[in-house]
This record gives sequence, C-alpha cells and structure tokens, in this order.
Amino acid sequence: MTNKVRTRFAPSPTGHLHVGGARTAIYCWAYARGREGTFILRIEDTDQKRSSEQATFGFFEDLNWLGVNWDEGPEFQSSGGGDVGPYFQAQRLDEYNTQLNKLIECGLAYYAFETPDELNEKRKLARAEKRAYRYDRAALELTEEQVQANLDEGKPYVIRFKVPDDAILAFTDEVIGDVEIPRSELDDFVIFKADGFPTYHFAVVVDDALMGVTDVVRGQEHLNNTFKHIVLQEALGFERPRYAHLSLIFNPDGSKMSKRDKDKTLRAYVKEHQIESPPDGCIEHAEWDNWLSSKDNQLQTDEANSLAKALGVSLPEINVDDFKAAGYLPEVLMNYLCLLGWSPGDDIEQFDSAFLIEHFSLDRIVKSPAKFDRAKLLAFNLDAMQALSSEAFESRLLEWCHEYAPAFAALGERFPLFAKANHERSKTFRDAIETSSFLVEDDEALTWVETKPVKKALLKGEVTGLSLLPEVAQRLGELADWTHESIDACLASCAEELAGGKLGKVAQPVRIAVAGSPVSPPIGDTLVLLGRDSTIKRIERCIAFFMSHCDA
RNA sequence: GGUCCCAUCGUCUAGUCAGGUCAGGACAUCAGGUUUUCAUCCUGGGAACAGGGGUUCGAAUCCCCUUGGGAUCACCA
Repeated sequence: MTNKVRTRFAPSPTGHLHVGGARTAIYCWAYARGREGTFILRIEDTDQKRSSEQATFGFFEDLNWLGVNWDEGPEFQSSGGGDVGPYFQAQRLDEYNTQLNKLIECGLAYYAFETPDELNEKRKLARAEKRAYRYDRAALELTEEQVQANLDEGKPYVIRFKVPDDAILAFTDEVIGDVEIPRSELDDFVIFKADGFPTYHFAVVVDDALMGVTDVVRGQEHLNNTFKHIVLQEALGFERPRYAHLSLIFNPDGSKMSKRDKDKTLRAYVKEHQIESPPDGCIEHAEWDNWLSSKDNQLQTDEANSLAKALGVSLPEINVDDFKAAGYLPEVLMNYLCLLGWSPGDDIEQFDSAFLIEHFSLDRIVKSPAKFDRAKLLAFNLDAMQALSSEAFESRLLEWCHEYAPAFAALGERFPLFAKANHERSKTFRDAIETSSFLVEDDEALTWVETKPVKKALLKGEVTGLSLLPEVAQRLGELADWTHESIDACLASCAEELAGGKLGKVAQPVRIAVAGSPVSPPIGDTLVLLGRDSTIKRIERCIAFFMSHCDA
C-alpha cells in the first residue's frame, strides 16, 4: 500500500480547464493507471475571490469527457470518493491549522503585519535598484509584546515561514534532472494569508503529504516553487514525493496559449469592423464599454464566447470545452495532447488510452516546450473519424448535435442519411453541420451570393448551368421514386444529353440551387435529404433569382 | 535585472543516458494523379542536429562558452 503510486491533479477552479492543465491531468492519470496506482483529484480553492462552484463543475465535466476518471476526490458520476478527504482545500482548514501549530511550536513560523501596500513599495524600490526583492525579516525583530499588542489591536497579519539558514535547496526532478538554487534566492514566504486561508505552498505540501501523494506531476511554472515545498516538508517532517515538471504548451507563434487569445481575437475583429455597440443579447453595454476602455480588461470566457457567437467570429480553441464544441473527439484530443511532450518511441503516434496507460512513463517526457499545432490535431481527428464505424459516427454525431446543433438533432428519420453523407468528408462534427446548414433552412429563406464559383457554375460557359436548370428540374419532378439511385441516374442522363457527359456541369448548378453554396454533401445525398418538394422549389427560386439579376 | 530551465526539418518528435548505418516518422508544404463540389484518397519531392571551442580514431550524442527561447521573483494557484 505505502509504495503504491499515488498521483493527483490539483486545479484551482478559477476558469476553464485549458489544454495544458488537461495534459497534466492525463499524464498523472495514465501514470497511476499504468502502475495499479491511485489517481486523486483535489480542488485548490483557497483563493476565495476567484474560485467558483461553476468552474469546479466544469472541470469535472471536462475531465470526464476526456475519459480521465479519478479514484479519489469529489464525487462526480462514477469518479471520486476516498478516505483521506475532504478533497476541497477550503474544507481542510483544520488540517492546515494543526500543521501550522507544529511550525509555530518549533519557532519556524511567525506573524508579520506589513500591509500589501508597504510590501509593494519595497518591491518597487528593489526593482528600481535592479535587485531581486526578498522579504527583509523585519517582523522577526518584533518582541513578543509587540506581536501580542498588534494581535489585540486586531491588526491584519500573515504568517511567514522562517526558512532555515542552512536549508539545502536542491532536488532531483524526474524530467529535468538535478536542480538547485542559492540559499539567497528563497525568502521567508507567506504560508497563511490575512483571510485565514493557507497559501498554495502550504496547502499543497500538507495535502500531498496527508493524502500520501508519491509523485507530483505538474507544470514547469512550479519548478521554482518546489524549493519552498521541500523546505516546508523538511520542517513538517514529511517525506518528499518524486517531482516531475512538464514544459509549457505554446501557440504556433510562440506566445503562451491562454484565454487572452480569445480576447485578442475579439478586439481585432471589433476594431477592424468598427463595431460601436454590443449585438443584442450577449453582453451588457456597461461591460462592453469597460472591456474596450483598456486592453487589460478581459472578457470572461463565457462572455467572450457569447459575443463571438453574436458577431459570427470563430475564437481560437484554448480550453477543453472549446475543442468539444468544435467537434473534436475526446480520445483524439487526449492522444494529441499526450504527444505534446511525450512519445512512446518506435514511430508510434496514434494510440488509444489503453496503449497510453500501458506505455506511459516519466522518463520519456520531453524537456523542451511544445507548440500547439491545430493542423495536426485536425488531421488526427479526421483519421479517427474515418476509423469510426458508420453506426458509431452516427450516434456520436447525434450526441454532439443534441448539445451544439439542436436543429440537426431534430432531423429525425433523416439523421442517419445526414450522418452517412458527412462521415467521410468531415474533419470534425462541426464540419458536418457547417456545410449542411441549408438542410435546416426554410426553402423561402435560402439566398444566393454571386461568388466566383457560383458564377462559374451558373452563368459561365457556352451553355450556362442556369439554362440547364429548368430541364433538370422538370426531369427530377417526373422521377418515379426519390432515391439516391434514381436521382443519380437522372442527373447522369441529364449530363449525357445536355452537357456532353459532364456530370459536374449538371450537378454543380443543382447543388448551388438547392444548397445556396457550391459546397454540400454528394449531390444524391443532398437531394434525398432535402426531399423532392424542397428540391424543385429551390431550383425554381434559384432560376427566378438569377434571371431577374442577370437581366437587370 | 537576479535565479532556474530549455535548444534535431516550418511544427510535434525518434535518435542523446551506455559516442560509430547518407539523422527516422507524423503533420504541414510543394509536384503529379483519382474524384460531380468541398473534403477525402494515391504517388513522389524538398526540408533539421542554433553558433563556436574542446575531448575522441570518430560527436546530434560528452564538456565549456556564446546566442536564442521560456519560467519565476504575490497575502494567485
């Protein structure tokens, strides 16, 4: 039991689960799963101002969608439980106080009464003098009486950890190797905040120890924090877990992948199109004004998403639920994310979670940072989509439509054909609906825009596509039955007799007439899906539309 | 700025720890081909060891320096 691997993923629920966090979670999970170990989910909600229940629930859903289930932690569907909880830090204050008392008893923790403003001044000064700021231990000079007096007065205070002067600041990282920093780099950091909550450093050390975590796998932004953690472990008499720090994930342009990217995209769009006020029903005017008043004022993710939807802007996918909404398969996202910083060798790239669990190991993690390449993710998704049986594709597409495209989910008995017609040609679920929007539009609502390919198909050439349409409509209308086969045969004979055997000469005008664009599923499928009445009606409207336009 | 970390095709990477096949794969790209649109699909091509010093018979691989990139320096995690 004691030597069994125990890993944990410990997000702070201040937003959405982004791809970097997701990768960390997957690694922790796969590592434990492959060693008959235990994977723990712990919610680090000691930041009272920023944590939210909604975000917490979002994390559960995102992890669940990826197939990352946890043995211990908050209960959610089949995950959670465990007897070293609670697994929310905000509910573990007693534990932290117990541990804190140990430190106070041996004189390794002390009260400090400087205000944040005072400390900021000192930091500014240090920066101006181009030296690193370190806490000056001023509070250590206070006499017991002074401290007591301050406390009696009700002065706000924090508690700092007195880092032993002879502390050894070195550890071996499973990914990076030996790391050490000079003693002068580490000052007496705060372990309890004025609001009575422990800081991240204190809580993480206590929880990892009390929860029996053996392997800490986390982002490289924590590498320097690790020194704080090991001195705390030393003082508290805890065993040191193994550490593995993961390099970060970046955008293709080298910038850090963050929710800011959404903000940037929206700002650029609003500026370019000189949009003065928010579209109805997405965000408040006050919020809009505030947002535009300064680049530092970011929209919340949900606000950004709703604004983007209202404006018809597509935002870069950053969070796990963005990829879900964009129609990616969770197993593909997991696969791709794993590859950003780890590989199984032997030129193997595409694998499932069973393979990952069997082969994942810390010693094959890559040290250097990776850039997120959407094109490759898309290619992987296409491969996985194509590998799906038609039944699986249909049911998963339907499931996706229920959540993101209800109009398509309502296709009813036409849905199987809709799925079949889009299986081979879609890179994502969203692809399928984006080139089939004509299916859920009213016949009367369809409009045509004279783009280049439209003109080419309808108006160019010795015999224009438009001129063929009446005859084609006529023949389609006379068909004995309305099936894929009969339609294809009809169009083929039209092509033979009217267009010198060129099927494209007939199919494209028909496609544009019924779909309003030169892109749609194979023409036979398109027409069957639409039904005869709509097909004929649309062709007639199309003819009328272009006749009136061309004559003008 | 201090400290720490990193460095193979455009991108993700194999190869590095135990120096020795024209540095392998995937995505992207380019050139052909198939196809009623889009997307697929097939064939082929180009493409990298950041630079400089060492060690060695031999260096992508070991050491040092330079350069470049990143992280961190909170009463956020």
